[in-house]
Order: sequence, then C-alpha cells, then structure tokens
Amino acid sequence: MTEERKISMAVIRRLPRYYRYLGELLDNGVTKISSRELSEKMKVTASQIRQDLNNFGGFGQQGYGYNVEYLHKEIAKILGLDKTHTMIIVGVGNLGQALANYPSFSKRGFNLIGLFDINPRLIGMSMRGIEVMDIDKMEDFVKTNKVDIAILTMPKTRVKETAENLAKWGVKGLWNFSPVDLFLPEHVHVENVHLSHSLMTLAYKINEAEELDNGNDYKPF
Amino acid sequence: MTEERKISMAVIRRLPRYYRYLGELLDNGVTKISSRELSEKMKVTASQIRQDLNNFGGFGQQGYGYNVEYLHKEIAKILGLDKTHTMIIVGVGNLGQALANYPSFSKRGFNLIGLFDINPRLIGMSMRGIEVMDIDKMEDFVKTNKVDIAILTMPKTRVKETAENLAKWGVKGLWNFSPVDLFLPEHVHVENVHLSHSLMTLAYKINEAEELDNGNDYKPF
DNA sequence: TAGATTGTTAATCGATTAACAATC
DNA sequence: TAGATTGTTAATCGATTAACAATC
Repeated sequence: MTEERKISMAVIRRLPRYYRYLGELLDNGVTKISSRELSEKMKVTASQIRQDLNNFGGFGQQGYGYNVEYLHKEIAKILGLDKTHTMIIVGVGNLGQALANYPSFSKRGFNLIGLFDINPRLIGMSMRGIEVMDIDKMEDFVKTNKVDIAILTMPKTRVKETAENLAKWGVKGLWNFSPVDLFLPEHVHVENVHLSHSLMTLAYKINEAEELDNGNDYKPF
Repeated sequence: MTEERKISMAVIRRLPRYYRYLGELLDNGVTKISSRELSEKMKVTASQIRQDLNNFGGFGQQGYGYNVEYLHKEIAKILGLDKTHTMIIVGVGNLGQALANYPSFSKRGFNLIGLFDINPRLIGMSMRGIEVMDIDKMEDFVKTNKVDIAILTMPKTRVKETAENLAKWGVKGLWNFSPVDLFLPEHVHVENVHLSHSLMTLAYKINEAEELDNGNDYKPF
C-alpha cells in the first residue's frame, strides 16, 4: 500500500500559474530553466517552486535545472490536462455565452457538448455549433452522454436544486458562478467563482490603502 | 502612533462570505446569531469567525452573540462597501458585456461610468445607458473623471500596456480577467480572476478523485 | 444570580523558507 | 573534476483551533 500524501489546495492552485509560465517559455524557445530563474520572474521563492514540484516527483536534474517542455507536460498530467473533459453550460445568459465563446478551453481539452436554458427565446439558438436546449432535456442528455463538468451560470434561485440533480445524474465537477454555497456529496467536486467576493476584496484593498494614506487605522467606534 | 496590525488576505477573503450570509439572515428576519450557530451553517469553526472579526473590533456581546444587522453593516464598512466606487470596463466583448449587465454590482455601490473598446462595430453602442467609447478617449476620460476601478476584459496582448497606463492615470484598482500577471506600483491594487486557472483546479479535483478510486497514486515515471 | 457566549491568550497545526547534502 | 542546482530535511513563520477568563 502506497502512502497517502494529501496535497494541499494551496499547492494545486499555484500549478496553473507555473504551467502558464512554462508554456510562455516554451513558445519563446526556452529549453531549460532553474528554480531560481523561474522564481525571479514569477516573484515567488525558488524553495517554494521546488517544494511544490517535489510533491509529485523529481522533475529536475541536479546541476542543470528543469527541462521546460518536460516540466510543462508533467504539470499538465498532474492537473489532468492530458485528458479531455466534456462540459455543459447551464444558463446561457451573458456570462454563459461569454464562457461558451472562450476559445482557450477547447485548446486545453475542455470540450463543450451541451447548452441549456429555460428561456424560450434562447432555446433553439446555436452557439459555437451547439444548439441551446430546453433545460427539461438536461436529465436525458446528462444520463446518455458522459458529462464531466457542468458550468452553472444561471440565476441563483435555481442553482441549489440544479446542482443536486446534476450530482445525482453523475456529473463529477461543478463550476459554480453563483453566490451560493453548495454542499454536495464528496464525490462531486465544486469550484466556485464568486465574482462579487472578488470585487469586494478589491474594494477592501483600495479602501485600506486610502485609510493608511490618511494616517487612519480602522476604528470601529 | 497606532500599532500596525497587518491583516492577512486569508481573513479578508472570508469576509464577503460572512457578509453575504448575514445579508440572507437579515432578509429572513433573523436579528441575532452566535458564532457557533454561524459556524455550523457556514461549515467553519466558531473560533475562526470570532478571530476574524476581532481583527477589526469587538462586534459582539458576551452571553448574547452578534446583532445581525449591526455586524452586517460593520463588515460592509471594513470592506469599503459603505463608499461608492466608480468603474469602467475596458474591452466590451462577451465577458465585458456580461459584467456590464451584472445587476448586483450597482446595488453594492459599484457604479459603472464608462465602457471602452477598440472595435468600431461596438463603439457608439449603448449598454445599461452607457455608450461604448473608443479606447483612444480613455486617457481623457480617466483624467477628467475619478475612476476607482478598471475592469480589464480585453485580449491579453494589450493588457500589460493598458494596465500600466491606467495606473499612471490614477486608477486605483484593476480587476484583471486576463491570464497575465501584472506587476505594478504598489499603490495600484490588482485583483485577478483567472478563469482558466479555476477550471484547471477543478480538473485536478476530478482527476485526483478518479485516480484514488482506481487505487492509483500519481506516478511520475 | 446563573447561563451563555464573547474576546483573547495559548497550543497546535500546516505552509513557507532556509540550508545543505546528494548528484548531475 | 569543479560548479551548479536539485531534492529533501530542518527551522521558521503564520494561520487555525482550542481553551478559558471576562462579562453581559
């Protein structure tokens, strides 16, 4: 029995950035890089980069550094980008349409195979060669097609119920854009994009900086 | 001289969730709540809630708990939601339009005052009562209007230069939706929304779960 | 007053950084 | 071989959780 090394999400969330940066190096014809060089360009410590990578194996070579192409590929494997994933979008409003038109997803093996909405004016329309279907047809669709990921870009009132149904029908991942917390069985993975939270965080940063400029600490009373 | 209590971003990023949840309680007519009750509903520890809040002051009352309305308002103040913020959107493609139509921003005091694009087919169009302007007019606009936040939803090739210009022209916060790292003077605050990173993280979770199901650890060789 | 729950200090846990032996 | 840089252990730092005295 191999030992369980539970890797923290803090590590995982840094990998896409490494991956992106290595992709840029690759495009620029760079073949090798050391953790120190990488750390300087990415403004993290070299130690962190080496620790992060060594959670998954020794990808470098002492005295040399890392082969860019190899490391790039290995990170892809860790993240599961060497596999293809099927996706549906539930709620084809502005945001849903924006995501449907995102070209870089399919490049990374995320293939959109279905669009669903409740709005009769949208049903039957075609985007990226995919017809928008009535949400009533979703259960059938999900059960007959293998759907890995459902993108939830619908009004928040219907998200909880929809998420629970999708989980029941075998969808493994939910990419949730609603300001709603989903508590689902642990075999269903949820990734939240809380845009309003992100904006509030930005407001905090701006606000805090101004208060410090004015020489004021935050005073509750 | 008041002491410097540098509050970590980990704490700040939890506040919007508390804020949202308290708002829901408020809508449901709940007037008081204890840290324990809150912790059970939000699936965090009561200790963490109390520690987080006590970074900013004592908002509760021993033996009673927290007044929902008061705490909700105080968190708003901490995040700077008691002030209004002006925003412009730079790049009115699918995602920019989606954000322009997001109703909840203005509810929280984030007011959209300008839309900019490079595409002649979009320039002159009107969204939410705001005309899309040529990006050439942006410098003038930013310098004559007080712009707090610029939402960057443009192609990544032009983001770096645009961000540097906006910083120079006095914009305090950038909400960056491009897969680009911005290194700017520290008085300019950047909040990144890296959708592709988020999706890759979801792919990892799905993938990892399957490998564990199959009894496989990740094997690099 | 007795019971409840905060505010806050102390203990624990986990993540990051530093250091260096291994090795290419 | 000498120099460089990894992989990995040890030290530090920070964040979370536990405990409890203060107090409403």
